[in-house]
Amino acid sequence: MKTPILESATRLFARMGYAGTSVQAIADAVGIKKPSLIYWFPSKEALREAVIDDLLSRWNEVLPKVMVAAQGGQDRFQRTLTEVLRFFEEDPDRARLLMREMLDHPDEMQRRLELTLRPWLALVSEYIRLGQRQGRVRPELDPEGWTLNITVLALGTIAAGSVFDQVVGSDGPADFRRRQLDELVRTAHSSLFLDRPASAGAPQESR
Amino acid sequence: MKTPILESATRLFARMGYAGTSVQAIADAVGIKKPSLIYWFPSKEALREAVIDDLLSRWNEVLPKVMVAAQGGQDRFQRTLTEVLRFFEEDPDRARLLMREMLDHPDEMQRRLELTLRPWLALVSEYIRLGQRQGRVRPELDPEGWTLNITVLALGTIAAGSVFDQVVGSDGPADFRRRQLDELVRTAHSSLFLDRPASAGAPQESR
DNA sequence: CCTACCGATCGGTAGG
DNA sequence: CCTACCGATCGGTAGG
Repeated sequence: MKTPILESATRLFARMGYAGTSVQAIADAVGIKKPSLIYWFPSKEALREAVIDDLLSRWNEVLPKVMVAAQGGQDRFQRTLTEVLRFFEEDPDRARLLMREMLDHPDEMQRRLELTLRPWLALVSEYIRLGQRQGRVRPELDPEGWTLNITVLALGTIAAGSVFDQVVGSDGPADFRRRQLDELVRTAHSSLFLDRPASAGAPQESR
Repeated sequence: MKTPILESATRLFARMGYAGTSVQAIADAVGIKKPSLIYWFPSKEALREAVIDDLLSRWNEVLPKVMVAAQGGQDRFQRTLTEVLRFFEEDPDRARLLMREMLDHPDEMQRRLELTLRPWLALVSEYIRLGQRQGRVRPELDPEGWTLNITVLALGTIAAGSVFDQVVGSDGPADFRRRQLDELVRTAHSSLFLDRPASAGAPQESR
């Protein structure tokens, strides 16, 4: 979030939604008057576009990191997933905002995600297909389907926040989100790789 | 959706959001005047509550079906997941509405989901633990975490609709959502069960 | 970046 | 279920 206006707008749009946030509310959060805000951003709609431009450009900053993570062979999976999770955990408002934009403007988001996600998805899928040729990744897996599913799962889990914290019984009243995210990593791992031939006692990789 | 009012309100709240839907817009969709709508539902807020009451009560109608599906041993997994997917696919607005409510009113939804989901989650988790004792389900899997993750994934994928359709490259311009949902089932299956000992050639179960 | 202001729409009421 | 109406708030402009 570069400017204070963009910062407040992002936070409010993510938490209250675009229609649920008035220009007045953003101005109040920033500490200026409404017409002053309209001076910097000519309309509420322009502010919305700036907010999601900012969000998607930050996703694009993550891409290079993932590319770098493409060096080592085996932990490429771990590093990529970690990067995606970090992106949303670093600021859960990103997940909320993306989810809201997909709901509010599906057609626009379809266009924007095509540009933003396609190169990344193609790269990750290529690695997965390589793993399939090497016999390490499950052959029946759909690389694009799997990758987007894990991404949607990360997005949804983090956007949902603590809504599920009380759904589990008496055993774990504490931070259930951590459990969900740990299980996400385990699910991603075990649904991606073929189990090892049976040499060791099927231990799990370190996280 | 019993009444026409509830039907239109559900549709509009799901697609435009609560704040993005005016009472006037709902009245127009129904074909009555605004004060007439306020006669049946004393406030917009009352209408929202009725809409999500209706949605969650329909989820509760699914519960018995899942209980019944608890007869056969092996395909219990398949039937339960199919039921959850059917619930959202039958009317994608359910997924959108739930997602929006989790974003708009996280505290209220936390309370409501505790009541609605807890018995269902406890039952499914119990079956999973049984499978773990029988050595069919992966021992390191977190039953509650896994179940909620798969549910969130179904919710998110269906709420997202066709936003990802253009993200895949040239190969499949057609219905990518189907691929995503098929891969969801495969991911759920392979992350839940231990792979078979190695007798057959690791075929996949029929769907 | 501000004060002053505008037409349109908001959720909701009065009264029948 | 309607007509008529209300105060409050909406996004945005004029003019400095």
